[in-house]
Amino acid sequence: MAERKYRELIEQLKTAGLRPTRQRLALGRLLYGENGDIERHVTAEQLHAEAMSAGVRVSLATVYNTLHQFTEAKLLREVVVEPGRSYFDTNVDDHHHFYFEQSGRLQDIPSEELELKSMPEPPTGGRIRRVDVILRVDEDG
Amino acid sequence: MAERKYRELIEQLKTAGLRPTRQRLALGRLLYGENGDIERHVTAEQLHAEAMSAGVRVSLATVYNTLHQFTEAKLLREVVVEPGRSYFDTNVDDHHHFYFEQSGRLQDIPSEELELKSMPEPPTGGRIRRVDVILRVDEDG
DNA sequence: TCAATGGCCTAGAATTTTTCTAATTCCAGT
DNA sequence: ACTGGAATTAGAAAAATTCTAGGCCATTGA
Repeated sequence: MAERKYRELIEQLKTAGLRPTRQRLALGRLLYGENGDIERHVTAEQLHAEAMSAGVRVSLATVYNTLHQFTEAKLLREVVVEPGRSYFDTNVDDHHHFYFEQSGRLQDIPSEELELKSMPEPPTGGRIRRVDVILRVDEDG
Repeated sequence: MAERKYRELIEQLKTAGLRPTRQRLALGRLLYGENGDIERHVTAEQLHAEAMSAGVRVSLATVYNTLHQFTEAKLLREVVVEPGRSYFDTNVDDHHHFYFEQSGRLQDIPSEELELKSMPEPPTGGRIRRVDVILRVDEDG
């Protein structure tokens, strides 16, 4: 990971009130590092496995905690596609997703490519915090 | 539940290749019965509790199995709102949802009230099996 | 600089949600 | 009714997620 990105991550953590601990930096590096430009959709399990093979000793629980803290801090976005399968997306800009049911793969749809004609008002008067659109794609059958 | 609806349920089960067993009929009655017109969004846990207080002896596992079979048979639709929280919706027509994060409540949005401007093609060439839109509403904060 | 303090962080344990599979039940065809 | 065999049920196991006690690490004051 570029030195600049690394410093950036530390700053983002601090801003979010999260100490830049060894574990968080290691996971952050795995998430955004090396090829930090490409969109990533990882499960907690996958990231934990990555950490293991990278020689980073963290428990799965810490991976979950960290992913949720990152999500809270708007460094990640959580996408729930199926019961018992949620992904964390390194792309936090407004966008949507294709979900390929057979392979379990997720792919971003830029917000320009999928817009809503109109947005209904919440009946109870709250405000809409987020719009999640998932296009479920059947690749074979 | 009206006698007509009951017979209808039996027919739907048979058509789906599901035997009209005591448990399935009981759960079907709980889902569609009495006030079978109003939209319902139940979790497996909730339905199990209902069955219990109605004196129907089924295990939670059977409730899960039955809900998934009903979903497979297009008698229900599953909506995943959070990791570890999925609802089964008695409304199987095209429509979308408001999700109220504080209360955990789900509410239907008729498809006329929320339409997409355009539908992007799946890059891998499969076909879009379903479009899920969830508007996440924050009621207070 | 060093020790004490207190809040934050970690990960084992527990919980919750979901699925699997052996045993049972049920139905169709005698 | 009885039997064969597939379908169904639910206890047990697995998978996913969360909780919390204990440990660690900054910060402060000496």
